[in-house]
This record gives sequence, C-alpha cells and structure tokens, in this order.
Amino acid sequence: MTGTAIHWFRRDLRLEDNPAFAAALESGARLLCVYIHAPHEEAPWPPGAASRWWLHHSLAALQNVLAKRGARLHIFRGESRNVLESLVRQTGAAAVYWNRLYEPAVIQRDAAIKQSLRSLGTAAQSFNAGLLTEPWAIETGDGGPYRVFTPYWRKARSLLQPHPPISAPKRIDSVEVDGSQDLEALGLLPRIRWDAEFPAHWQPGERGAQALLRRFGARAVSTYPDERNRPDRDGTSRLSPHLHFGEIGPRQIFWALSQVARDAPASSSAVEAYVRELGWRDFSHHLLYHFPKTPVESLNPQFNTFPWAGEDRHAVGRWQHGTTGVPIVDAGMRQLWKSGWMHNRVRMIVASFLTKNLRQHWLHGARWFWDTLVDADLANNTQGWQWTAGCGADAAPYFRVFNPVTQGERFDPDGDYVRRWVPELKRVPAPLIHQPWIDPELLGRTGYPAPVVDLRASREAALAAYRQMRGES
DNA sequence: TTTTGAGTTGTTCGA
DNA sequence: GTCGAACAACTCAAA
Repeated sequence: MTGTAIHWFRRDLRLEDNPAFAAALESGARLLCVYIHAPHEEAPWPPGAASRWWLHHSLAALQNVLAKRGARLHIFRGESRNVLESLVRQTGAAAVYWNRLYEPAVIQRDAAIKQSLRSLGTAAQSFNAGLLTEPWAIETGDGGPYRVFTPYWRKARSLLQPHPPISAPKRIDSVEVDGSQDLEALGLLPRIRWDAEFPAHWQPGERGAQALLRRFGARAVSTYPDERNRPDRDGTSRLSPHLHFGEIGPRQIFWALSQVARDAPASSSAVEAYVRELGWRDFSHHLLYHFPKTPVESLNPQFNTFPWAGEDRHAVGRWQHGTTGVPIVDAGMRQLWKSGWMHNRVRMIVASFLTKNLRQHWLHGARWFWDTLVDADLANNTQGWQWTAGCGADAAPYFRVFNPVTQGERFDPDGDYVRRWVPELKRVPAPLIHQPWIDPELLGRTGYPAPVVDLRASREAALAAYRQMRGES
C-alpha cells in the first residue's frame, strides 16, 4: 500500500461506474472519502430546498454503502479549497480525485483548486462521470459550439459507443481523519415539513437509481415514445434526480438500454428515443458551457426588449400554488409541490402558461422550479425555460402557445391526472374536467376558482407582444 | 463565399 | 371529425 489518495465526492454519489473513484482505488493508495458542503460556491444558484432534501438522503445512502465496504464518508463544510488543502497536509495525500461539473461558477472554482493543489505538489485529476459526451468534445465544422439540437445530436450520436460499467469495489482500504461532521449538522432538511410526501415517491441514492433503471429497461422503455407524453401514466424513467446527483450516470443507462435493444430488437427504436433525451441533457450542458450567461440572460438578445407584463405577484403566486383555475396547470404545480417533480409534458404546459398567458419573465418560473424540483439542474432548467419562452437555442417559434385545454384533452384524456392532484375536481366528468368554467353552476359547487386569465385573450396579447418585439428590432 | 436544406414537443381556421 | 395550410422569417450548419 503506497500513501493516501483523496476522493472528493460532489455530484457523483455512487460507487459503480465512478471513473474518478475507480482511478483513486486503482492508484493503490489508501482512500479518504470526502464530501464538502459549500453551497455559496455555487452562487447565484445554490441548491434549492427540494435539492437539499434529496442531497441529505443521498449522502445518507452513500454513507451506508461506503460503511459496508469498510470506508467512512467524511463530511465537512466551509471553503472547498481550504478543506482539501488542510486534508492534504494532515494525511500527506499524494493525489486528489474528482468528477467534473459544468456550471460556470463551479468550473472556475475547480480550476483554481486544481492549480493550487498542483502548486503544492499534489496531483489533481478530474474525470467525466456525468455526461455521455462533455461540452467541448462536440464541435461544428468551424470548431464552434452547436446551437441546434439535430445536427448536434447527429454528430454526438455518431461518436457514441456503449461501454460496460466499471464495477463497484467490494472492499475499500480507507483512511480516517478527525473533524468530520454529522450529516444532520448540515441542516439540509426543511424546518417546515412540506417534504412529508416525498419518501412515498422517491428513494434517493444509488440503489434507488438502479431499481428504477431495471424497472424501466424491463418494461417501460418499449412504450416510451408514446407513454412519455402521458402524465396520467407512469411511462417515464423518473431517473432525472438520480442523474443530477450522479447516483447513476448516463453512460450506465446507455449501456443497460443498449443491452435491452440487443436482446429485443423490436425495442431498439424506443431505446433510441430515450437515448436521444439523454442527448438533450448533454446538449443543455453544451449550451451552458459555451454560453455561461444563459442562467440569467436570454440567449437570443432580441428578448432584452420583450414586453413582459411586469412582475405580477398575485398571478405568479396563484401559479406557484396551483390555484390558477386552469386544471392541467394546477395539477402540475401541485404535483411539483407535493412530490418535488413534475411530468415533462406538464412542465411545458405550465411554463407556456406563465411566460405566454401570464407574460411573466421566464426567470420567475426558473427560480420557482429551482427551489421546488428534486431534479433541479442548472443546465436543464435554464434550457427548458428558455426553450419554452422562445428565447433559447432551437427554441419553439413564437406562435407556439400551448392551449392548456387542448393539451389536457390530448394527453390526459380521461382527466385522471387532474383528479389525482386537484381533488376539488374529483367529481367533474371528463368532458368538462379541463375547462370546468364552461358550466358556472358546476364550478360553483366544486369550490375551484375561475381562471386567472382568459385563455384566448391572453394568447392574443402574447402574440402581439412578440410582434412588438420583432417590430422594434 | 454562397447556397441550400432544415429546424422536439402547437394552435387555429376553414374546407 | 379530419385534414392541410397559415402562422415568420431567421439562423444554423454543412456542402
């Protein structure tokens, strides 16, 4: 055994197919496992409340699997750089290993840490554990970044090969140091217990991720292309929060689903459809890396003159709490509040409603999602909101305003999704469930509010606003 | 350099 | 009920 190495866990909270962790073990050194809580270093987007809930339970799960293999997860708080340098001094560690992240602030921090460790004579090595392909590895013919998904994906997909995952170690030869904190001391759990229902929906940690992947690969993936649009069904993988925290990596998923397609060729086009969604996740990171201002600025500068309606706290509040009087919107917002997650189809509907019907700036929506989603991810959240608002890369054309009644009737045809999350409407029959206001007497009996805006008039106002912006530029 | 083909997820209207 | 066209040009990426 030669010396000590540090593995710095960040958002790679798994043991299987963890390249940095595997390299640290491979080095033959004894291993010090570290997590450093430093949310201020992710400013201006420190983890939101739902993310913190997830992180708490994911770290607890990681502590358990490490303990079973003879290692302890050391938890610290403070400045990442100070903590790491102090640990290097204490242990005489020859190397620090970690997996890369792609948020602008974190990239800067990590670059500085890498440089300072090396200047102290400590090796610092980083790896890719979180993406199929890293942002700088895909270039246009001119050597620039892509702004359109389809050519991006053609290129990226052509370079992609499935690789079997690196196995988790059975036994870890570990090092321990003093000064580690209790997980509870990080204060990640909410003081007001709005997370009461979360455990019924989620199992944070690597085991939970693997269980979902097995279930998805065995059954759901074959019907994914159609079912993924149905919020009333359980047709999606629900892997997004696990991916965000690195409890599973996209390359593990790609490998597992490639095996499914190999064994059952009929499912291969469905597998391809899902892998393409992993491609969108990569593409979001590609855009965030090359356009680092997009978390706070529209990618399309024309939108700097867009006539937003001005912040309407009342309307935004009703949107946040699911009392807009538009059933599919309210169902989505309440699903988000109660479970920390919202079906993707419904995310588009509620985002279109906020940015177009209420004409509120997309950042109001992005910030609420950031605080309430267990899968809140800066790259995906930014791109998703900019796409819907029409100001992002490859964005929806301006005239594409979702009609929540039509969307409800098409994708929640029996109204089951609405009834599940909006119990006031439990007894409203299918023909009216997505527009109960057309029967005022029925609406009165339910106690459900009338719509906060007129759908037709607000759609026209949104289109007029876009025309105005384009006329000015 | 210029040209060309193409572009996640929709809605409305009129035939 | 179903179908196709209009909605708006514009920018991207590659030949």
